[in-house]
Amino acid sequence: MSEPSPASTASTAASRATIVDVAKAAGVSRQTVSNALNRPDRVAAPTLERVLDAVERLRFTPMVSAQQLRRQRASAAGFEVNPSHQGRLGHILDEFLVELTVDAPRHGIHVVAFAPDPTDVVAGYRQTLASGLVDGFVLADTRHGDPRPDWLLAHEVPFVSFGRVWDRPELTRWVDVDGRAGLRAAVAHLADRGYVHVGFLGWPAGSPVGDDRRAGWVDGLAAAGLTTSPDEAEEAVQDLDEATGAAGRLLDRLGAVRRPAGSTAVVCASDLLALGALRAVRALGLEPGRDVGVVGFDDTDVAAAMQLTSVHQPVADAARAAWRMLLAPAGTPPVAQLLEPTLTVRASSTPG
Amino acid sequence: MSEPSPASTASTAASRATIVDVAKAAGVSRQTVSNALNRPDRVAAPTLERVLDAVERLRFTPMVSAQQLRRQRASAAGFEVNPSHQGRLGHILDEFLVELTVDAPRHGIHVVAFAPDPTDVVAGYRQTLASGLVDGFVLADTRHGDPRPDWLLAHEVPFVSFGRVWDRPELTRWVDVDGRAGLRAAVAHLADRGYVHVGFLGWPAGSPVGDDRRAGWVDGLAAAGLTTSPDEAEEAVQDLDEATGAAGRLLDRLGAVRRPAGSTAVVCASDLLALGALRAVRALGLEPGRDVGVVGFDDTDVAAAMQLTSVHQPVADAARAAWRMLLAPAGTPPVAQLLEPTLTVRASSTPG
DNA sequence: CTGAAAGCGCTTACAG
DNA sequence: CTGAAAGCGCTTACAG
Repeated sequence: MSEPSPASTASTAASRATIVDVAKAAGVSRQTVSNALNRPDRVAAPTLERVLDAVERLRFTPMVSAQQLRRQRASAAGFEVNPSHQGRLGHILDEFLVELTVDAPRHGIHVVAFAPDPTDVVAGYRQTLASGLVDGFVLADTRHGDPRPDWLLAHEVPFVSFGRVWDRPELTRWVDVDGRAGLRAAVAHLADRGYVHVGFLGWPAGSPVGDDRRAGWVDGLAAAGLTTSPDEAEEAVQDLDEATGAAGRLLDRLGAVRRPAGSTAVVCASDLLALGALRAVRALGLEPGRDVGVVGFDDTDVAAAMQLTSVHQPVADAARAAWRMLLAPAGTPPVAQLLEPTLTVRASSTPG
Repeated sequence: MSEPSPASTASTAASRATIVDVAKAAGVSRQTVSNALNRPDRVAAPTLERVLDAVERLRFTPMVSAQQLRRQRASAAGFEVNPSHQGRLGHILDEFLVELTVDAPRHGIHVVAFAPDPTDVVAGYRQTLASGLVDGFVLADTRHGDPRPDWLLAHEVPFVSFGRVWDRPELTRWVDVDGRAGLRAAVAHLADRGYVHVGFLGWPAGSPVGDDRRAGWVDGLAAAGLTTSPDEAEEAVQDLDEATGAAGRLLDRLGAVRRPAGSTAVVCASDLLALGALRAVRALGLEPGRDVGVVGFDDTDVAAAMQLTSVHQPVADAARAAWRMLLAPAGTPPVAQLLEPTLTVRASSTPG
């Protein structure tokens, strides 16, 4: 990072082979080396072998900046990381970035992380793009009324979103996890385990993600033939005390204390809500799982630590799908993909 | 990412100003533009103003790849992200990457994320460096016997580590959080709150981080003048059930059930261990905080969710220190910095 | 199938 | 204080 010392310059210079060095070593011109690497079909087999041999011997690695300059392409995607780790999404997105990074080399691209400008939502995107550091973006955490998709669309910047672009689902490429299917599976699992009264603890109506998950619960009740009324739901914001209170009311309405052990359960829109449910269960002198089933969403560290059964997002699959969509040939119409979550089963849904 | 469509190429080309465009607009040569931007002191004031004005008007942003190529410097640091999020460090490192990214623009640099090659620990470093994508690295999670510091040292690659380089502390630049001071503060806080019997729940001896934290507990006992014996400790690996068992034994030895409420406490080397302690406390029919104080380490989501007092690492400070060290002029001798953690106080250390 | 030429967008000594 | 020249390391039409 700092100016290299003379000694280190020398050693670096000595160890770095350029395409010209390879050309000399192989006895060809430098564009034949380039062809051998980028269009091997245009090079005669014996020549190819000689070149590749020299590449190997000299440990030649093309300088990315030179390629970028010449190709007028960064072969990189930007990913905005957000310092405010509030609630639900934080760690999922960290994990998503990791999986994106893991899968990038397969496509000959790399990931540039950048932070948002607090005063201008699109500034980081504009800047990163204008400097030629990236030629596209992977978006995440798209909110309702998010200005980023519109800006990117207007400037014809390639991007893909992890999480539905609720405002413009048909104009953009996105991959999302099917929360509705996740809740459906959670209810099916609970019914399978013998719980018959399955309530729902969600967020206040109006958030697309939350409403979607609630719909999954309703689906699940119907599919499992449970008699629970689709009104047996309570709401709380993403706060432990609120969640605990709401869960208490829900358990009351479900009649958890007077029903047989292992017949009542609560599915939740998040692990934090589920944590509130666990507390409310214990506050009634009951044991999660044995007496009352509880299922969360996101399979966070908290879920693992608390032995909480939770809906798990296939983050690595989402990352792979994101690359595929972003790298699709130009002119490909926008596509969307909904991924099926899985259920990580733990003690909180084990009756008896 | 994909080949831009003709339309988008046109619009992009139209919107991207180069240094030559700026030069024309300002009526100077292109190297005067460059000087105005990079060495403003060498440019006459009126010229400077004219140039800067044109830069503004044309929204000129230098193309990073051209600068990199010409300067033979990437002005970027690599950061290895790890898909295996096992245990303690995972989220702290995610957060660290974010803070690194937030602070990077201030130094005119950017962060390139890369994933490890499962078969070769240094391959990712070698590759990222050889391609000229970065000219240095920020290391994290350095293990005992870690080959990376040696490799980087041998190749004279600038790097800084978040977390002590235990094998070569004197040869490298690192910033770390003083876990020993954190535990000391935790004990002081508990003593201040009136807890007088303060045991320790840690990892099996031999891990440098764990031993360091234990030493902090011993320090704290002495400093607070507590009569707890420095033998009142138990060990468990990073596993909830084990931790719960060990915590139970520790509470037993401390005589938690027969002592007055609010006189016994347990400080732990991690939040997971502390979670085990919370469970063990409840298993005895006692209430964390009111009856038995519990303090964890790392201030994870789990701590927040469980109302667990926990030692908090100043991650943003660590990131800033890392940049400062990495960007120090060449020839600067290796430096190290130990950051003071803080305590996030919650209900688990509130007696009465 | 191979190579001579041009050029991507910058910066850096170096003359003037 | 400013500008003409050279060049960083590649790739891409284009001749031969």
